Amino acid sequence: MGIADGAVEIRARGWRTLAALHGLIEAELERALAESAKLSVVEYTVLDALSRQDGWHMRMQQLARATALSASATTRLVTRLEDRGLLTRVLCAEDRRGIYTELTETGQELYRRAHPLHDEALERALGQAERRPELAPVVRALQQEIVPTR
Amino acid sequence: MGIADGAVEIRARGWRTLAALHGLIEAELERALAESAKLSVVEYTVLDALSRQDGWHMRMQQLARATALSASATTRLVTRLEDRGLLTRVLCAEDRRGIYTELTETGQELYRRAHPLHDEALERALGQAERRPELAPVVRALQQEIVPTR
DNA sequence: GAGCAATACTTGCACATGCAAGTAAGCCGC
DNA sequence: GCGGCTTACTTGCATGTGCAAGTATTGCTC
Repeated sequence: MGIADGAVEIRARGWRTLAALHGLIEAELERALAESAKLSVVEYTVLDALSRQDGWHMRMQQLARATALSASATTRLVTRLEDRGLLTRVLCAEDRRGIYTELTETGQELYRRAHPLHDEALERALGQAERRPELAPVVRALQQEIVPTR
Repeated sequence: MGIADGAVEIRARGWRTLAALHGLIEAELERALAESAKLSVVEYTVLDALSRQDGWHMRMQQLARATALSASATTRLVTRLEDRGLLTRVLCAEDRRGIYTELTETGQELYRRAHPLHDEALERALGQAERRPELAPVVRALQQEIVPTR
């Protein structure tokens, strides 16, 4: 087994590998972020996306894409973070249907605190994954990945 | 950007890529399986795992690992599938705490029907992903992946 | 073989999510 | 500038999930 399988089998196995790796990393991040900052992975993703955004604001829809969440889940996610004082909703002047979200000072501070812990957890998770023979090749591919320079 | 970033940035970007790819594939499979077989991705994963198992039975805990779900979610997942007549619970004789699950005839039939549709959807999703430059390298790595032969 | 910790599943409860329907604002043709 | 279609967000509702506590069974120690 492992040689003569058709492309279909290879793809299916690849997908199972991907799902396993994703699950492993997410679980580790979830644990680390919950403990250190009372954040879930999606919540961290929001802070991260906002902080990597020029001017630190982003529309709901962009946020929905960045988190791979539905529009309704995004609404409630933003509401949760707003209630905790980590970000604010700002109406956009140009298109009054749209709503920008911006990190507050508190949000930026929490992000700065959570960021290194997130990265450590990610490194740990990838380390664990590399020790599993089925996962190792994908982990290496991920780390080598070069972003197209233009 | 893309060259001089530290290992930390590379890992973080790799993780975002992985998450995006995972989300894309899962969404496509979810759509296809719901339409064709009224199955969610996890539900399909159960049928798939059971059908690839010798003797077609598996303990709850193995199932929990295969689906990356908690024990309680697994209980309810199995209950749902049992209620639909796709599998049955069988007490194990050796260890009476354990419970085996087995595909019923109906379950096997549904799996045979869903299997090719799942694989087509997966191929479609990977095709889409390959057309996105950020995702393409990982997709290729997945498909090339060779399982250790021993 | 009695007691007790560990393991395998189940159940109560709180909560995050998606879908579909609702509201509000832009856009377009006439 | 008035209908009508589209887009951006929000809300009601049903459902799947995790955590913690509960039950049953095993295995270990004395």
